[in-house]
Amino acid sequence: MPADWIAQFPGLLRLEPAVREVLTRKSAVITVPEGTVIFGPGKSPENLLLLLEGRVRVQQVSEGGREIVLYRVEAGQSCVLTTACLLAHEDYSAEGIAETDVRAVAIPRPVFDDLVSQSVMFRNFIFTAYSRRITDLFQVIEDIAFQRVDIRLAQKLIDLERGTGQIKATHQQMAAELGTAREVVSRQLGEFQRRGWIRQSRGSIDLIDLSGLERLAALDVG
Amino acid sequence: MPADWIAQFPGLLRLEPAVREVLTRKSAVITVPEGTVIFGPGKSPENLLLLLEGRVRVQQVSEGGREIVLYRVEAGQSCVLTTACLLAHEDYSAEGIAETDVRAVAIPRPVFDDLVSQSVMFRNFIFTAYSRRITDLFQVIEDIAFQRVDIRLAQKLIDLERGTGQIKATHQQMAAELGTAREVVSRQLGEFQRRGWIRQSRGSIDLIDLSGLERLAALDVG
DNA sequence: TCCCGTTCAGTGATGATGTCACCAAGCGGG
DNA sequence: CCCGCTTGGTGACATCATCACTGAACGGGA
Repeated sequence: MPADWIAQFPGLLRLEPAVREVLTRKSAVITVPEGTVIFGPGKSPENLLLLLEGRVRVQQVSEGGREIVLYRVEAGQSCVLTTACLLAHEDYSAEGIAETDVRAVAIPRPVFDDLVSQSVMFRNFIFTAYSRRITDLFQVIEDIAFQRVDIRLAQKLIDLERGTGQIKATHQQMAAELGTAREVVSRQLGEFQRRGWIRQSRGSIDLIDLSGLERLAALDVG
Repeated sequence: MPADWIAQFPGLLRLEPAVREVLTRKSAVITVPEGTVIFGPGKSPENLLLLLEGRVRVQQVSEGGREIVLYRVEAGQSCVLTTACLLAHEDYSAEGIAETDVRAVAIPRPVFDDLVSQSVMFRNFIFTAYSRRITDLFQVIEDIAFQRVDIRLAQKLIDLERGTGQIKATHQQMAAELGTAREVVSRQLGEFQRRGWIRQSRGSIDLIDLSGLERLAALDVG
């Protein structure tokens, strides 16, 4: 009964039956513990991952040791950059980290190649996923270049709060989310706290007035 | 004798003969005049372009009307983002503009699909090109987030000077290259001029001491 | 339990960059 | 030659980055 994970990927639902059979037979469901570096400089992945549960954070690490979060791969999405990473032999400076325990379908490179070759639907699935990521990157570029940090911080807080009303992250980690400096985050969060939108404690942030943050976040463009 | 453009694309040289035949027979060499918008919001391209001559500038246009140059496609490269653009039906906010007159091989979407399906080499070619572009985007993000503008401007000047020692661009256009404001470019260029590295005139910049710019550009990271 | 080293957060000073408002110079078309 | 548009220059100020330093919070031995 391992086959039914396909239902979690709308783009694969209409897969040709023969292809579908190959996909389910030649791939494996794996689990990866939280914190694992899935790919990174000098660590090419051997598989394309389709996430069933959990979350992968993809971030850029610069030579100066600074980090910036590029995007996250959520359950139901695929980690397509690994495919480009598989084929191009330049080293990526980006790395993917399991942000939670992850359960995923692992498609070995030869099988991936086979599927791309044989199935129009699978090709669509892959190229659509690419498109999605590239759009994400465009958005990151636009935000960093043109958006005020207070607005971006408010947006990020809303984005990272997953129903819990709380975010477990240090100021340093929030700075990496935005590609800015820790001090900037500290000061902005201080301001948010003065306005009664959040409450801070070491290593976590409680959101107590989401609507205030949302008003700021909505200012968006200039 | 139209077939020999393949020699300009190292990644296609070892193409399987049958595939090579399909590629040359079903694609067309087209020319596009300078200034043409090749793809953009609301304008999906019908073809994948492989550039034989000329240059395409790909830039992001934000809602606030601001622009930022993402990368350039040069002769011998392919404009792969158009493939993602072809398949994914979200509108891109990026646009591609012919920066010079362009001569290119146009591969219609069905032929592209066919080639991806049939040829390992062609798949490699495409995914490698993707990888290259994504790496470019990572670099743009890192530069915008962490690099000083004077250094980036010096690098860009060196990059855009193509043997002529001169760059035809307004300060506004240079600002778009870096994702910064015109005033910042004006002031930095003023400083470069005071140092004797460049001479400015309306709409163009003469580089008269490349080594000075290179020293600054080499400071790179922090 | 108490040290004690480490991580995390707060803050002032200062430099770099972005924004706004405005002016002047250059260029081209009537 | 005049006029309007584009381009570039500049001061004032806001925002953001960096540096240097402080103290608080936490956790792991002794």
